[in-house]
Amino acid sequence: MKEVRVRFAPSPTGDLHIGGVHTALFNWLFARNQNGKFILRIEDTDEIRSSSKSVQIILDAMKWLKFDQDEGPGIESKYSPYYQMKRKEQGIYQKYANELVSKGFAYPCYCTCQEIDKVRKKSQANKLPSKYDKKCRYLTLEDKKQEKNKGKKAVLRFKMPNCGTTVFIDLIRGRVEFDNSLFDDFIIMKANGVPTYNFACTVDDYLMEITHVLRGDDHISNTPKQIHIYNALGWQIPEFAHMSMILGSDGTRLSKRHGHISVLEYRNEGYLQEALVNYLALLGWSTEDGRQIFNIEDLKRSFSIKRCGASPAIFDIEKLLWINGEKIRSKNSEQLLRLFIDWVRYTNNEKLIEGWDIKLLQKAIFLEQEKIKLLKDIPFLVNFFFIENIEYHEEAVSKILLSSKSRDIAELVLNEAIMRFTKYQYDFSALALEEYARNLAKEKNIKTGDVFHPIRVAVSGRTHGPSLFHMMELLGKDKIVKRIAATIKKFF
RNA sequence: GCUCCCAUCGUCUAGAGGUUUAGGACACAGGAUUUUCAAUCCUGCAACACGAGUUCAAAUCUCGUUGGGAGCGCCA
Repeated sequence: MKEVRVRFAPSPTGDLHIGGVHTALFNWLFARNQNGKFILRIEDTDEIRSSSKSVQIILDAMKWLKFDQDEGPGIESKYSPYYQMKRKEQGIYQKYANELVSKGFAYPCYCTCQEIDKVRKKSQANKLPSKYDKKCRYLTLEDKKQEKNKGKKAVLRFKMPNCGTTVFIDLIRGRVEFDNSLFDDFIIMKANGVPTYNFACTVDDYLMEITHVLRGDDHISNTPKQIHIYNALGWQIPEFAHMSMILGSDGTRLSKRHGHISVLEYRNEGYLQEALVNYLALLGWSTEDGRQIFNIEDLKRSFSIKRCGASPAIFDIEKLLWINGEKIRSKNSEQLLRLFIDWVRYTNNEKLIEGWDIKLLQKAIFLEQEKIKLLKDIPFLVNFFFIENIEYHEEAVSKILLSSKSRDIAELVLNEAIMRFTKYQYDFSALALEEYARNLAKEKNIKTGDVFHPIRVAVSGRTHGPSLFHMMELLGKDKIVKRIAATIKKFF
């Protein structure tokens, strides 16, 4: 059995977003599942739009997502380099372009963009497929010389067959068939000597011995073109698998308003790498048992192309959020603290937690754990543990402390509480505190809730938060007494 | 305009001719639990796009229609 070799081949022309990550993920999972190689190749042949900044984004994203590469930028191997422009400098594409010309599979074309535009528009107007008229295909040697003498630079076009069909077996979709007469003689080398996508991609996939081309279904119609290049050069054709694409919530192409933002934005928001990966794995892939939550090792073990679906999926941020919460809840308190600190550093939010005691922070996060959906929720959820003068939420004051119904009871409870807390040496454990509160309720013949709620507001300023007594235990006697006293002073 | 791809609850999906009153998950609604918010558990809501055909039998196979997506660049 030949070793599986797959690649993720993004073009560095902007942010890497969900669709790209989805493609990368499936390739990576397939490689890991098959004990094969995962290769990263940068397709930077668009000189105008490519940027080193975008390359860095891709590299950073791959690192965050933990898609480890067996080969790629920065790794030397018999297949390197992994940037197409570097490969171009080595004359790799020119060599095969020359071969195609000499074998009669490609020819120079001197037509201008304007001429071709006209031809295309005309055929579209005549309800024909929009394509180039292949004028230069039939140029004589003499014609070519003349054009050259005019100083015109030629592009190289590939001769597609005029008749017959091109068929390939897609691992996800089965048999896909195209009528050859529909195809253009597409350009393989631009006038500036840079290869175009279909050509560079094919040459590199061959040279890098890619066994499976796993990509988005927007590439289906490129496949026959590439197949003809493989055939012309006498190369073995790899397996093709076209995955379904991810659409926005209204079923149209994913755009910014659908959350189609740089994958690193998800990191900023406080999504966990494993949550994003888990969620994306569920788009266009499933297991028989309908399992939803996977860790990375599970995914590597169970992934298969056979269980990939062909229909497009709509990106659902609600489900991602749920998975993120699931992942967060599955952490122990050290792991969660670590994750949060990493997020703080990554987002340059150190100021948010300045002066906070790290041990107390860990415990506070633990108390709020089940409420956390995003790492960025944490500061708000726990900040009242650290702030000297707590902020009273308006609703808490009006409903719990000062409403005509609750006012007297709240005042009584708080006065009682501070009196006893100050006077007696209470054990400030959650258990003892709860016992105290329940006794007070019984003694004064008031509902437990009427005791608990004012205390909660007095010590946290909020109507909701963690388990009251665990929260108080963590706060400690001094803070509790201080805060209750301050509350009485302020409102009664 | 031409070509290709796709079509099961609002969303992600299971489903390979009879095991299906179409299963699971998110979301939503209700309930239980609880000092609050969550979390958890239980219940409910909710789908085979349409029309022909093949067959004893179709969500499943075929064709057509409709809808959606993609491609048709000296972009990748």
